[in-house]
Amino acid sequence: MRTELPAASTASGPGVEDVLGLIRAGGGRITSTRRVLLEVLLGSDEHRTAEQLAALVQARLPEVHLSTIYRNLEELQRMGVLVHTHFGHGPATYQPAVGAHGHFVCDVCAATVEIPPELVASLADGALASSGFVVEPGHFAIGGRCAHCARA
Amino acid sequence: MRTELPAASTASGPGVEDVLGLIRAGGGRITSTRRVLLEVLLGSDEHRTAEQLAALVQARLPEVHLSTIYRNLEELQRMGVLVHTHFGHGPATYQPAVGAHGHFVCDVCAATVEIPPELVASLADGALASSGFVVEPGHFAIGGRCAHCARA
DNA sequence: GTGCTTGCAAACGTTTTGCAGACTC
DNA sequence: GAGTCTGCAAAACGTTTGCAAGCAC
Repeated sequence: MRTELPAASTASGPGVEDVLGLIRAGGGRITSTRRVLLEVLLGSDEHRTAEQLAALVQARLPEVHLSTIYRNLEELQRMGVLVHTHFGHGPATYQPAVGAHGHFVCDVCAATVEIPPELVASLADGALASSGFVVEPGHFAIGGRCAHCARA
Repeated sequence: MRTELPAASTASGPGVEDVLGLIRAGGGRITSTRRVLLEVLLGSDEHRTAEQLAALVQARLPEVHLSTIYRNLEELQRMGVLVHTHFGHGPATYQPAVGAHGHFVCDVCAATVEIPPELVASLADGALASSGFVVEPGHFAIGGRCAHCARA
């Protein structure tokens, strides 16, 4: 929104009230949509599409519109609370920024595998050394074939 | 289409006539659209969007429709002549399969950097060893910040 | 002539935008 | 009351599909 999350957040990430405080501090308003969206979003590390998030929020607030979800997701990403990832050709998925990690996604069966942190680290080190590029592996999944589909 | 490109193609990749021959061998017809599209596509290693390719073909065959381009691109990918890559949020880009490589793409300025082959290889080795995953790094670019934007 | 290929138009799924009214502060 | 946020509708975007006419073989 208008403020960034301080680096001093706890390792498990900010809570709902922390983020609401940030929103208020930045001149934003605390609405029930925002509170419920944050509860849904920060309550799990799962990747969810905007539509899934809308459904979860609508379970409690049926009037909430998908476009409102998109607008809030965008703000929360600007604040650094969330990140989104593209898996294959489907919709983007959203997750808390804390604990974000890289993924392999199978082009055949769409299975996802978390990339081991040491692999991410060596890729990031190599990228920095060779071209000065700072890798942020969370944003795009890396395609290929999972062990099962590669055998077939 | 209905046939796969033999592994014996030259290192610089098949020429227009080679691919047309394959199409014919698979029961397909040789149309002027296909010939021009292949000339445009195989004449350079650049990444081009379907729309750019359509414009290039239309310079010579003004009647060609974008959906025809998409249909032909799909067939050429099935034959293994082409691959497509997703950079950021925009449209997919297409390029000859020969010489395909991984890319870093800057989330800020959209610059792209070719990933050094040895980095790709070590990522692929690590993926295979840790999870049996066979990486195909061409399909998705890896996000981050280029050297210039990372400094800012 | 058979049947693959094309142009066109229309639909698709995801995401964005313009607007007037509703709400938070 | 000022200014932010929302629901709704509509558009934007890249891509896919159905169909009848057209073309390669």
